[in-house]
Amino acid sequence: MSDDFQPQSEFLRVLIERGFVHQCSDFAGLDALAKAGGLTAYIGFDCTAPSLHVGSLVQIMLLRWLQKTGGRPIALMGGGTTRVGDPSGKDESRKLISLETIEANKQGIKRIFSKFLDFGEDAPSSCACAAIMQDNSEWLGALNYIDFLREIGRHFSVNRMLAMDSVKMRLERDQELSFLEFNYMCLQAYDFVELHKRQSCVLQMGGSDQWGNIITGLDLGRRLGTGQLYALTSPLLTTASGAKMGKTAQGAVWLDAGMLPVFDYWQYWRNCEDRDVGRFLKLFTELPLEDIARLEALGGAEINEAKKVLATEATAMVHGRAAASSASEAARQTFEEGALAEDLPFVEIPRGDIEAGLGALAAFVRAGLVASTGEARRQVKGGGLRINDQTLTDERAMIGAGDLNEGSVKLSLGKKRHVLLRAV
RNA sequence: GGGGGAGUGUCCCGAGCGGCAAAGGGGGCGGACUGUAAAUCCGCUGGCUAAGCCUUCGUAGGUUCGAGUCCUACCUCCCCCA
Repeated sequence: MSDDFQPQSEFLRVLIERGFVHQCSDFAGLDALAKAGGLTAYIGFDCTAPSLHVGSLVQIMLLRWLQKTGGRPIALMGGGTTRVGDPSGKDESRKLISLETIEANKQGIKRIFSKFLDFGEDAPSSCACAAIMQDNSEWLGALNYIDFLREIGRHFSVNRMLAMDSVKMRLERDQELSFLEFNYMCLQAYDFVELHKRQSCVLQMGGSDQWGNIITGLDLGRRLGTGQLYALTSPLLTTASGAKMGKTAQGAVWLDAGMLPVFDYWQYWRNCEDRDVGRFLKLFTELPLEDIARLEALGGAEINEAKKVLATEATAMVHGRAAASSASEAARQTFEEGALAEDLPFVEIPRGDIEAGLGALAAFVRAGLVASTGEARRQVKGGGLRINDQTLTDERAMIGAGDLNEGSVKLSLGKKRHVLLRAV
């Protein structure tokens, strides 16, 4: 996508080297701006969930690199646009989300950003490129319909909108596209112009599925006289075997420790496919490229060392170095020594319940490892459950005080999923 | 507005003579093999106080000993005509 373009700016150089770039409206122009310094760019995040997950990590890292290379990142909360719903890349409309939910989600998402970007709250002096958080409900919420149509709407060509991939896909497949959703790109385009006006923002970044929406913003800007605006998109990430990033059977890989234990987050990266290690190290850690090249070159079982580095570095980014180290250590004890690690995910259970004798099947349900006792029974048949590393063979087995090991019982499902039942 | 078709195991797709907890895929989970990888092979993939019981086939009724299967109404979606 970047062909043989040789960036002069650190910003574009880093992005291209690390594999963040899919498309850009004008490499040379953007490069010059970035080189001059003080480049302001934004990425919008919809408030559709109470936290962000790994799927948004590329975008978050884009903003982080922007800041590290001297630019000013804006994280735009889609408090307003989430009320509409982006049809891009989706084959059916999303349900409307209530205002309260959007607001709650927004708060959760803000917390994530504070870990990746410096908003200049601690050191007001460093404010030249302090990150900014904006919420488009601020301006979208106040829009008057007719004014909007007259001032903004007249610049949009329905002919062109119909030709956009996101719209075309729905039309071709005969899938409903409501007028509400059809407006999404107009609002997003307007956001760009508004951020240019308010913050002198000249670049919008996003996933490759956002290209159409972003370009629409560029066009609108030209018509409204913002001066040249720029678009840059990142590749849509999938794992080497084609699965979407950030989704596992247990659910999304959340960036919030309350929604996904740090240990599990670490494990997510540890378990990536061999072929993905190098790519992920470049995107999701800040290790120097030379180090990554070395790790990537490891062959056979040695690649596991690279995966551990990936897991620890990626985890440290979100949850902090200390938490990453203890997750790493817990994994080492669990997988390499078969020992009981204190830092495994745990579920608290009244001591009395254990002393009174707890059905083994029920215990696995309480630990959240299986959904029902029926599933637990099936797992027993398949030899998938273990208590303190002893395979469970009797459905009627009980867990008692004697199974407590430093106050905990270790329950395992398969080789990888472990939960401590902690007596309290 | 008129005519035709479709909604199945709450992950998805998809069979289904009136006896059905319901074929088959995909996905997922577990096991074996490995390196906590990929590929491959095997098993499982409604709930429960479990050889029994309970709840599932768009919704609500009806026929029947018995309904996913037949009848009626309604809802939703798609196609053709206007």
